Amino acid sequence: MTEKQERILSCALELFAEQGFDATSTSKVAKAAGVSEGLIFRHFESKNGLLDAILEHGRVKADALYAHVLSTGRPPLEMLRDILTLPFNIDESQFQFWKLVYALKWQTDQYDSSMSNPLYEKLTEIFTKLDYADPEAEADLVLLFIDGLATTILLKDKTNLNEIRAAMLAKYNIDFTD
Amino acid sequence: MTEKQERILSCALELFAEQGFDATSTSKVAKAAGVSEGLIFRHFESKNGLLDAILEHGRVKADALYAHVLSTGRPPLEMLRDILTLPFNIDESQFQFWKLVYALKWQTDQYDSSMSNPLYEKLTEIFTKLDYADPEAEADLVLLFIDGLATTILLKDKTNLNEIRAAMLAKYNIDFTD
Amino acid sequence: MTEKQERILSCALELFAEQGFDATSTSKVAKAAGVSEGLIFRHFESKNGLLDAILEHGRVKADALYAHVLSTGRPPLEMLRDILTLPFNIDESQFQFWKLVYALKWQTDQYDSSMSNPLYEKLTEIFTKLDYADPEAEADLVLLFIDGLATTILLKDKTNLNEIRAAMLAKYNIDFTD
Amino acid sequence: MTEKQERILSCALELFAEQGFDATSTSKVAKAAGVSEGLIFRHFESKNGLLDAILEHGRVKADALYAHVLSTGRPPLEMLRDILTLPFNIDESQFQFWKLVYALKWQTDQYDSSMSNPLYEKLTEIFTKLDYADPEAEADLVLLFIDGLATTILLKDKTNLNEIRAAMLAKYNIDFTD
DNA sequence: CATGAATGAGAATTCATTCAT
DNA sequence: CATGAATGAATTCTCATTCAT
Repeated sequence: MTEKQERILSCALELFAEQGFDATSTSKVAKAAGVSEGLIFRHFESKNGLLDAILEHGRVKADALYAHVLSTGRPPLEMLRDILTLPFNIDESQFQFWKLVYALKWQTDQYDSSMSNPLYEKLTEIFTKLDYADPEAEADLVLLFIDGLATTILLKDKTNLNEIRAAMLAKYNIDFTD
Repeated sequence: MTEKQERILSCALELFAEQGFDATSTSKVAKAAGVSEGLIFRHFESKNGLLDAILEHGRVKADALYAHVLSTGRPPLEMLRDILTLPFNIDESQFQFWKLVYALKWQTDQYDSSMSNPLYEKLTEIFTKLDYADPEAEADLVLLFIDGLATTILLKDKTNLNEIRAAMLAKYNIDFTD
Repeated sequence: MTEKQERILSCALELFAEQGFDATSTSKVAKAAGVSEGLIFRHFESKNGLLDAILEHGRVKADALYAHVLSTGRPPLEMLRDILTLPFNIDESQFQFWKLVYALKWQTDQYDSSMSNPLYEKLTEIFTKLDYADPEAEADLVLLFIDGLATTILLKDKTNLNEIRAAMLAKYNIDFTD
Repeated sequence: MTEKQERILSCALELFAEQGFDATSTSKVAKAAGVSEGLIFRHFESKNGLLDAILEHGRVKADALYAHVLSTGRPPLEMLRDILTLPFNIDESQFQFWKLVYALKWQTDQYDSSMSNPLYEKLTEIFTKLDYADPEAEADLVLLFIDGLATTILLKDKTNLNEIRAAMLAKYNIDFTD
C-alpha cells in the first residue's frame, strides 16, 4: 500500500464520516488527499470500491476490539460489563469508522448485521448463564442499548458520559469501580 | 395544499426515507409523484425546501404524539413508562418520517436536537421527583435508550419487540401490564 | 420533436458518419448542435440511445426506398436492375445515414442483417424466375455486389460511377438505357 | 522483436479487429498481452504508433500475397481469376488484419487506397489486353467486387462461399475448375 | 527491458434549477 | 397551477501517456 493510497483511505474515511458517503464526491476526496482523482479509481475501482476498502480496513480493527470482549472462559458479569461499555472505548482512531458504519446503516441495502451478530450470540450465552428468563430478549436489549450509546457518543457531545455509564451499569447491578 | 402538492410530499418522504436524501433526485420524486419536475420547485423552491416542508409536516404529528406524554400533572412513573414506550407507538404513517429524521442525524449540520429537548427536560423533572441521585444522567440514559430503540424498530425486523419492551420496563421497575 | 432535438439528430448523424461513433463525443455533438450536453441525454437517454434514434429515423427513409424496389408484380429483370442500382440512388440526404450503417457493420455486435434480408428473399425469387441454376448463390452475389458498390460510392470519389454501372449491368445482360 | 513485443502486437490486432480501434483501450491490450501498460508506450510510442506497427506488420504479409498475383508475364485471364479470388484466400492468420483494415476505411482520414492501387493498375492492364471497351471501369468494377467479397467473407458467415465464387467467375467467363 | 504508480484531460451521465408557454 | 424544454455545473469514471524505479 503506497502512501497516496493510504492518504486516500484516511481522507475518504474522514469525509464520508463527516459529510456522508453520498454527499462526498470523489473529487473532494482527491483534493483532500492531494492526489489526482483518477488515482482513486485506479486503486479502488469505483467509489463503492473505496467504501468497501475503508470498511474492510476498519473491520480488522473492530475485530481486534471484539476479540478481547468475546474471548471465552471469563465470568459472565465481567463480560457483560465489557460489552456494555464497548462504545466508551471507541478511541479517536476508530471514531470516524464507527460514525461511518452507523450512518450507512440508514442507507437502504447497506444495513449489515454482521458487525453485531457475534455479540448477540455471546450475550445470549451470558444471560443464559445468569439465569435470565428471556435471554434472547435481554441480548436484544443490550444491543439496542449499545446502538443508543453509540449514537450518543458518535453524534452528541460527550460531556457526562461517565455518569451515563454509571447509571447504565447500575441497571445491570454491575460494580463499575474499575 | 393541492393534491399534487400532497403527492409530492408523501412520495418525497417515502423516497428520502428509503433511499436517503442525497441519493434521491428531484426527478425521481417527480416521477414517483406523477408530476412535472418544475412543479416541485414552484411549490417548495428547492430540494432542501422540500425536505424542510416534509420535516415541518412531520413535526406537527410528532408534537401531537409528544403532547399527551408531556402533559402535566400525571404520576411520574406513568409518564416515564409512556416516554420509554414512545418508539413502540410509531405507526405506519409516521414510520418513514422517523426513519428520515434518524438518517438525517448522521449528516453533518443536519443534527437537530430540537426533537428530543422537551423530552430531556421532562425526564429530568421526572427523575428528580423519583429522587434519583443523578437525574440528568438518568434522563440522558433514557434518551439514549430511546435512540437505540428507534434504531431497532426502524431498521431491524420487529419480531420480538414485546419481549424487549418487557425486559426494558423491568429495568425501571415499571409494571408493564397495560 | 423540437427544433433542438432535430438539430441534435442531424448533427450527430453527420459526426457519427464522418468520424465514427466511438470517436465522436457527446460534447462534440452538443457543440455542433448548439445545445447543452445535458439535453442530449434528456431527449435520448444515452449516447447509444441517440444512435438508435438516428438509425430508426433513417430506417424509415430506407424502407421507403426499398418499398418501390420490392413491390410485387413487376418483370424480374426490371426488378433486378432496380436492386443492382439501388446504391446509385443514395442522395445527399441519405448519404450520411448509409455511411453510418456501413461503418457500424464493422463494430462487433452491431452487425445487423435486417437491412438486407428482405432484398435477399426478393433476389432469390427473381433468380428462380430467371431459371438460374443456383438462385441463392446468385442472390448472395448481388448483395455482395451491392456491398462493394456501397463501399465505393460512400468512401471513394464518384467520378466514373456511370461507367461502372454500365459495366455492371452488362454482366447481367440488362439493358441499361433508361 | 522480443516475445512481449510480439504478444502486444498480436493481442492488439485481435482486439482492434474485434472491438474496433477506438473502443479498445491500451489497458485492455496490456491486460490481454499480460504486460504492463507502460511497455506498450516504450515499444510503440503511442496508441497510434501501435496501430501503425500492426498495419506495417500486416502489409508485409499482404505484399507477399499480392506478389504472386501481380507477377508479370502470365496469361491475363489467369491473373484476373487470381485477383478475383484473392479474398477467398484470406487465411486465419490474416483474417483479423483485413478486418481491421476494412474497419479503418470507414474512419475519416484513415482511408488509404495504397492497398488497392497496385491492383487497379494491374487490372487496367489486364482488361486492356482482353480488349474490353472501358478497362478502367472494369478495373473499378473488379475492385468493387473484391470489396463486397471481403465484406461478405469478413463479416458474414461463410457457408456457401464456393457457390458464390462459381457464380462470380462465371460472370467473367472464367473456367473455375482448378 | 519492464513495471506500476501517478496524472490530467476528457468521457458519459446526472442533477438541481430556471423559464417560456 | 402546471408542464416540459433547456441549462450548466458537477459527478463518476476512463484513458492515453509519463516517469521514477
